[in-house]
Amino acid sequence: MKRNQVRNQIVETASRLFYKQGYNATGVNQIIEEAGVAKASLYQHFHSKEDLLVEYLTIKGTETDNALRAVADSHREPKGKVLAIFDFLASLMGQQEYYGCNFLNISSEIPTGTPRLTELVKKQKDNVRAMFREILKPVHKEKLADELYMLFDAALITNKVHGDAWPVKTARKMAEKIL
Amino acid sequence: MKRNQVRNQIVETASRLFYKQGYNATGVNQIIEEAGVAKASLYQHFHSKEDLLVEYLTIKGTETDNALRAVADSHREPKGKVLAIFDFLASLMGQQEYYGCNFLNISSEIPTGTPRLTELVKKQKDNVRAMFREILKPVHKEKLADELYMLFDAALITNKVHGDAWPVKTARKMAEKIL
Amino acid sequence: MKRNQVRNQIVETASRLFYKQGYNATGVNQIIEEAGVAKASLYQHFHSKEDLLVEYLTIKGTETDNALRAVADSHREPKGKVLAIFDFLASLMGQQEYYGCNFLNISSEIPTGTPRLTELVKKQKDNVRAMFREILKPVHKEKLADELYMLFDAALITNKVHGDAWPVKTARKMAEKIL
Amino acid sequence: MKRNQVRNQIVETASRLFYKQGYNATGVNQIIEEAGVAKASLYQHFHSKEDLLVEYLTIKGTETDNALRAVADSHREPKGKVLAIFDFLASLMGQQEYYGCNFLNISSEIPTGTPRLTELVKKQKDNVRAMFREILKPVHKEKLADELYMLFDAALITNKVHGDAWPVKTARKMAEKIL
DNA sequence: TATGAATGAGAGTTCATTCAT
DNA sequence: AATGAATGAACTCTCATTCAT
Repeated sequence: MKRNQVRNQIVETASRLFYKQGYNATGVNQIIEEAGVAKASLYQHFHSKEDLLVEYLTIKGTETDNALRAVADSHREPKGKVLAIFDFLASLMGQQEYYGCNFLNISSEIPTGTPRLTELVKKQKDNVRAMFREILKPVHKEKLADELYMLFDAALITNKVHGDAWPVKTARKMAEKIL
Repeated sequence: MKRNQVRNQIVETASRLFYKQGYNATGVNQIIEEAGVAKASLYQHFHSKEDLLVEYLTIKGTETDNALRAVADSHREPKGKVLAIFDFLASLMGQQEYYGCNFLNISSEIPTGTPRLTELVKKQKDNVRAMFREILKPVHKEKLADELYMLFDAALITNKVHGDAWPVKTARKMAEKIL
Repeated sequence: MKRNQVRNQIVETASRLFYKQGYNATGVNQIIEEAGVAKASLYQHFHSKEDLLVEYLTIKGTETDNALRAVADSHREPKGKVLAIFDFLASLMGQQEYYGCNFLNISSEIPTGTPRLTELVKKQKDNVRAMFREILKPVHKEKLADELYMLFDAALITNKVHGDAWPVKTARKMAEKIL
Repeated sequence: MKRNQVRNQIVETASRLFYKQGYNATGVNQIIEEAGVAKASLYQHFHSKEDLLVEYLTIKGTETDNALRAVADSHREPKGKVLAIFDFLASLMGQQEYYGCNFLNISSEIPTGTPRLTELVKKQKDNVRAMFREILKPVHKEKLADELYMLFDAALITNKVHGDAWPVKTARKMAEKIL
C-alpha cells in the first residue's frame, strides 16, 4: 500500500470511529484493524493517538467551515443565510449517521490540561462566530453574531441530549425573531 | 474505617473525580485510593463503576434542581426569577472548581447504548424545562420555556468551550429580550 | 432462623451447587444468597469453604453407601446384586439432574496437597470395593471385587466424558461376563 | 525476549502448570511470571486463558495419540499391542511428575456450557477407542474395543483416586482375560 | 449467636506505545 | 518504509475471609 493510501486509510477510519464511538471508546487496535494497516504504520504517521485526534478535528473543522459557508452563500440576504444555516443543521440531525457535533462531543471527552485540543474546538467555534459576523455585517447587526452562535450551539447540544428535532426548530424560531 | 462512612467517602470521592477529570479518565483504583477504602468495599456498594456514575448523576441532579429552585424562589416576578438563574450560572462559572455542567459533560462521554445514563441526563434537563414553564405560568408565557432552557444550555456549553464569561452574559441579555 | 436450620440450609445449598457447578465455580456469596443466610453465619458453622466441601463429601458418602447397599440388598444372589448396581448407575445417569459422580468430580478439581480431601474420595471408593467384596464373599469370588469396582468407576467416568448411556451398558456386560 | 520463543514459553509454562496444579488453580499471573513474558504478550497470542487451555489440550492430544500408537506399533500381535498399552500406562504412572490423565483431569474442572472443551476431551477419548478398534480389526474383535477403552480409563481414574499401582495391574489382567 | 459491611489479594483482560526485523 | 510481536501499566471486577456491631 502506498504511503499516502496508508495515511488516508488511518485518518478516515479513525475519523469515522472517533465520531461514531467517541475518542476514548476507540482503541488504536480497532483503528488499524478496520483500516487494514500495521500498528507501527500508524505510529509512523502519528506520534500518538492524540495526534490522530488533532488531525481529525482539523479536517472536520475545515469541512464544517466550508459546508457552512456554502450554505450561507446559497442565499443572498443575511436573514436567509442565517435561517438556511439552521435548516442545514436540521437536515444534518435527520441523517442516519448523525451523532452530534464533532467538536462538542470531543470537548467533554478530552482530559483537561490539553490546551491544543481545547484550542482546536474553541477555534472552530470562533470560526462560526466570525461567519455570523460576516453575514450580518452588510446589515450592521454584527452584535447579534454571538447570539446566533449561541443558538447554533444550543441547537447542537440540546438535540444531542434530547434526541429530538424540536431544539433546532426552536433555535431557528429564536433566530428569526432576533433578526 | 467506620461502617457507613465508607459509602459516603466513595460517593464523594467519585463525584469529585468524575466531575473534575471525567468518567473515563477516572479509574476505580484512583477512587478507592483517594477515598481510603478497599476495592471490594466499592463493589459491595455499587455493582459496577457505571452504577457509581448513576449515583453521582442522581445526587447532582437533585442538588441542581434544589439550587435552581432556591434561586428562583428568592425572586417574586417571573422575569426576576429567570434573570436570577442566569446570574446564578454566572456565579457558578466564576468559581475555582467549576468544570462545566455535570450532565452535559457526561453526555458526550458515555457510550451510546446505555439508555439509563442518557435518560438521566435528559430527565435532568427536562426538569430545567419544567422549572422555566412553572416560572412563566403566572404570566402565561409557558411557550417561552424551551427558549429559555436553550439559552440556559447554550450558556453552559459555550462557556465550557470558550472558557470565558461572555456567553452567560449574552444568554442573560437574550433572555431579558425575549421576556 | 434456628441454628440448625441455618446450618442445614447452608449444607443443602452448598451441596446442590458444588454438585451442579463444581467446587471452584461456586462462590460463598452464591451459597449464602441462595441459602438465605448471612455470610458470617456460614463461617460460624464452617471455618472455611473447604470445610463445607468436607461436609458435602461426607454426607454424600454416607448417602451413596446406603443407596448402593439398599440396591444390593434388594437382590438375593451375588450376581443379581452386582448387576442391579450397574442398573442403578444407569438409572442415575438418566436423571435430569445427574452431573456425574460427586467424588470423581471433586477429585480432579481439588488442589493437590489437600490430603483430607483426597482421602475422603479414596475412602468412599474403598467402601465400594468393600461392598463388592462382601457381595462376592458367599460365592468365594472376592478377588473379582476390584475388577467390578473398576468397571463401576469406568462407567462413571466414561459416561461423564461421552455424555451417553453406552458406557454403563458396556460395563454391565463386562461385569456379567466376568462373574 | 526473542520473538517466537515467547509463544513457546507461554505454552510450555501453561501446560506444565495446568497439568500440575489444574486449570482453575493456575492464574495468568503465575504463567507469565514463570514464563518470563509480559501479560499483554500472552493475550497477543491467545484471546483468553481458555484459548490457552484449548492449545494445551490440543497439543497433549496429539502427543498422547502419537505415544500410544508408537507403543502399539512396537508389537506385532493385537494382544501384545493392547497389553503394551497398559504397560505403558503403568510406566507413566510410575513417573515422578505424573498427575493423572490430562484430559480426565480437565474434564471435571471445566464448567458445563463450554462445548469446545468437553468436545476436545471426548474427541481425544474417541481416538483411543478408534485405536483399540484398529488394533483388534485383524483378529475381528472390534466389538471389544470399547471394553478395552473402558479399562484404559478405569486404570487412569482409579490410579488417580487411590494413588497406587494396583489399578493398572488389575486393568491389564482384565484386558488379558477378555482378549 | 447472628449479622452485613469491610477487606487484601488477586482474578482475567486491554490499553497506547515501542522495538527488532 | 512497513511490519507485527512484545511490553509496562492500568483497567474493571471477584475471591474467601474477618471484624465491628
